[in-house]
Amino acid sequence: MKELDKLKLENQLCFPLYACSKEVIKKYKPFLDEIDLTYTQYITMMVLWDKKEINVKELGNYLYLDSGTLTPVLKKLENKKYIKRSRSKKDERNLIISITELGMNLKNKSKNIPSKMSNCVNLNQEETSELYKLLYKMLLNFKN
Amino acid sequence: MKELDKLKLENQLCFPLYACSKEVIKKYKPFLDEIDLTYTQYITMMVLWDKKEINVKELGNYLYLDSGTLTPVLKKLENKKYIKRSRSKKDERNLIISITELGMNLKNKSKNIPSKMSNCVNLNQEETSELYKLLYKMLLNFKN
DNA sequence: TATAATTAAATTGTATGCAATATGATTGTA
DNA sequence: TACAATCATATTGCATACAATTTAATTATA
Repeated sequence: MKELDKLKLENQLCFPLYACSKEVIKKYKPFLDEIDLTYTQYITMMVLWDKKEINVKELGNYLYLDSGTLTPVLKKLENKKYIKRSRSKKDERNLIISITELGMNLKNKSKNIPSKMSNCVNLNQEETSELYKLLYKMLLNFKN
Repeated sequence: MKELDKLKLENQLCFPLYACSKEVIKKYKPFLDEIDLTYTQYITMMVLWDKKEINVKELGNYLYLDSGTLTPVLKKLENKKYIKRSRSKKDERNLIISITELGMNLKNKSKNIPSKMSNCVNLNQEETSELYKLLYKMLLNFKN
């Protein structure tokens, strides 16, 4: 490839990554609207459905988000009564996020979303798992 | 996989897509800072380095962005003198974006960015092209 | 033990991104 | 030709993202 062709949009790897990510999230919207969550709120709830209780820092490690993004998201989830926010007794710097019963109930209402989403993606089992593998190889490398 | 395991963060395809996209864009930042562009401004310039002149609607088709996002980005690029914005004489609804000489000069200053970026990605040639292929398969499907 | 360094969240400021709506221009059609 | 429908862009409102800074708590160390 010529040096300056490298600056063409269609020769970038990052661009389809960026565009695909946005388009997938847009596909989620109608499903997430039904349970009145945004995408960021949804992935936050996913961690909490699994962990039940976690502090903001750890949550940010899972989600690749910092407190600047999470603080307002968590306040909104608290307003919706899906989580509680309270300072750790052991170390007052830590804010403990814990899921409420209402928050746990939301998991049941969400259980069909993943399969609805995979129906929107035109990749077969094998392609999906290959894509997954490559994305995590890249992603985990960025952690270091 | 159990029904409810499908709601675990690590079983999602969209999540590594979302996280990876953000992390890659973060990796760009130091390189883009040198030429004082944001990522969105950079991909906009990429289209213009190639097309020289384009209207907002077409530009949005390439970038998967709408006028709500592009209008402010384009105003900023105009302030930096990299582009000109002018209404089409043939159809006054269309805003024609055209690159300036200063904008074209920026291409030269950017020519090393793609290779600097590929050094940040721990995928080999084959993996990169496989990832590229899968992402575009997904992405183009969303167009319909 | 004072206090310097570090840490976790919150805050601030800037830049997207998108849905919904508004505005103005053009096109289709009764 | 009026005027309804459509189209391209701009605007508004809301929700992220993230860098940089601030604040309050904890830890390390002179």
